[in-house]
Amino acid sequence: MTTTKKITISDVAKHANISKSTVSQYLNERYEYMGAQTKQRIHESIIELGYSPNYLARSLKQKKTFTIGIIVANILHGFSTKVIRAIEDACNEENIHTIVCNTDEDPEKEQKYMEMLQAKQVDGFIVFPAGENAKVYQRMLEQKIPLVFIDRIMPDLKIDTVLMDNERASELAVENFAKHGHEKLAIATPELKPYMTPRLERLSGFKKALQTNNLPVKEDYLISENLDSLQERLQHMFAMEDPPTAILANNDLTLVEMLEFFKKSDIRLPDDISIIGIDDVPFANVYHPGITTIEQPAFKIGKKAAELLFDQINDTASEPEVYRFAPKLFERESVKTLYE
Amino acid sequence: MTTTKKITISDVAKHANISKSTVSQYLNERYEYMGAQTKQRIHESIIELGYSPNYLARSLKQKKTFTIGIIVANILHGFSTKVIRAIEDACNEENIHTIVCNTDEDPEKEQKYMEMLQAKQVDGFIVFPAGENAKVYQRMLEQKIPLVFIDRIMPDLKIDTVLMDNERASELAVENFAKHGHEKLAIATPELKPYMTPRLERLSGFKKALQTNNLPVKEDYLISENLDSLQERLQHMFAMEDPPTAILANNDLTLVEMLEFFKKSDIRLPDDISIIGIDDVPFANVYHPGITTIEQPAFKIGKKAAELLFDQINDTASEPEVYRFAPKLFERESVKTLYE
DNA sequence: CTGTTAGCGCATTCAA
DNA sequence: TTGAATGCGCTAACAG
Repeated sequence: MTTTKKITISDVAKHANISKSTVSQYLNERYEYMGAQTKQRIHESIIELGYSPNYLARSLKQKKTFTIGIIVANILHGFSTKVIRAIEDACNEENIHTIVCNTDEDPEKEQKYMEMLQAKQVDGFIVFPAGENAKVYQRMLEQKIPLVFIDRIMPDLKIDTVLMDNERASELAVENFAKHGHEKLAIATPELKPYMTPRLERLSGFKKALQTNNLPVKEDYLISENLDSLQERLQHMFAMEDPPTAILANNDLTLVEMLEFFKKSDIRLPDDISIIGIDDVPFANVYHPGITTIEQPAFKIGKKAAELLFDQINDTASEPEVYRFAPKLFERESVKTLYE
Repeated sequence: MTTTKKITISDVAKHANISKSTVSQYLNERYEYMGAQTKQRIHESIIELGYSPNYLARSLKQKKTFTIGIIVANILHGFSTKVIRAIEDACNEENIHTIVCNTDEDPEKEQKYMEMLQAKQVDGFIVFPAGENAKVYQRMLEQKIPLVFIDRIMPDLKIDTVLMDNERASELAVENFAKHGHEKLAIATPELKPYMTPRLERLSGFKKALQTNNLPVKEDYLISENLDSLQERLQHMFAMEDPPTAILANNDLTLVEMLEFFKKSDIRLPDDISIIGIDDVPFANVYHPGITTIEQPAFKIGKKAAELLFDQINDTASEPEVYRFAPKLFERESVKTLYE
């Protein structure tokens, strides 16, 4: 066995009796002007010494780390996980690694992460922006650091952004409810904040679709509430004289909260209430009844974001744009047909 | 605005009219022998120039990157995601970043990732081993590269390993079934492979617990089958003359598959069959009936793994050991009381 | 208290 | 076709 000492490129050069630069060429597969036996000798020396290159040194020289940063609110959220997986798959093909950081929606944490990753010289960022950090993004733009946003639009920034067509998602839900004869439609979303594009758009899309379908927009049916007080709010709504017959859950967490409420309150699906959830959930199929869901094209979104970032990194990018991907409705049994 | 050129430490030094090394000391907070106004001047120069340090160069010199690698089969699996999150939280406190790679259980991919991350000089690895790469791990051991395993035990390797007490998990399930009067207990697990510690131990723990509780071990009730043919296999079992009254799902995926089968076959929970699932699932509460589950202490596992790795990195580690964490049973409504 | 010097491991001119 | 020299940006002795 070789000693514990780190083998460098000059050790290999010495061993093969040639110069460092030739070895370097070999490593970078520039075989063009290299003698066949030189090549052979280098190859042998490398395995004999158990040499493995130090990419750090290489990156320092080349100013490229083949590493990107992904900044996300919380890796535990299903949508984020899927998007990240898609990004990693795309990166894998380009031999790029990803460093992912959880901000928990904390702008300061986000900023700290971005700065540290910049210090580590990552080649670019894909971020689910926490909002409120516009100046940081702005500076990155000026420094021409490759950057792609996912899921949330920062209106004043010219940055590639990819997300689902959220308005279309609510529209799909409304259309499906309407098709089954529902007219009293409700929606429940977590607390709205200005930069939370998906929630905002899903709500506005819901209202628009109501109008398009000549359905009444009833303010009492529009719930936006923190998850921990959502059940209470639902309780009020279903205690009303004229409760809705159908409700859209704005995301997976909302859906689970709603289901818990219905279970506790003995409100039966789909007889007492029809339901559609935005976001895929693993139990949609096996629930009683199967839950009609609208899936986000998470993999497409992740893939596209990666591609856009690669374009920026390789300097082949076009003007920044917002890319929207279509949602898809999976009809199951949670919407009752009213035959009205 | 400053030009697009990269500001380095010598620019700062020049600007502040002192030497690079003093600036370097400032950056590393070695203020001890530094004049107050020197400090002040450096500080001003830094913000004036908009300097941000290049950690790559620093890492090259210090032989430490403050980055670790996490090798996992698939980030989409709930358990992995939670463990990773816990690791990242622990890393965050030490200002360490994580690069995570998905192997999809492919040993070659795993090896490639580990080699590339070594080339990037990561300070250590936390891996969910895919098995079959014993020689790679062995080499890492010899090179004294900090390494911690999660979830799977490689018996011939002296490496810190942290996982749930899997046998105890099955035991908890058996005890709960027994408490409710069940005697005909089945288990379903995905295909067994030699290095898949959790599945193996959960099965062996199940059998042991059966004996401890003086319950019969019936081979027909022990299903180990790929997910895509599991339903078929269940069909056979429930078509038997004397089917089980209770069944343990070895993990979350198995549980979902089972629930789908029961739904399709109109086998009612918990009247026709009682069920417990190992692994937390987001719908355990809201399902009808609520599913009794046994949760893996994913956060504890991740945290411990990170701590062990830090110890190795800081050279404060003790002998490699296997650490097991207790599972926890959450009783809900999916186990019927038989009063036999 | 601060500056000088010498690398870390590699890639890249430019000569030979 | 190969080798010598230079520097990426930073840290770490060691002087002064």
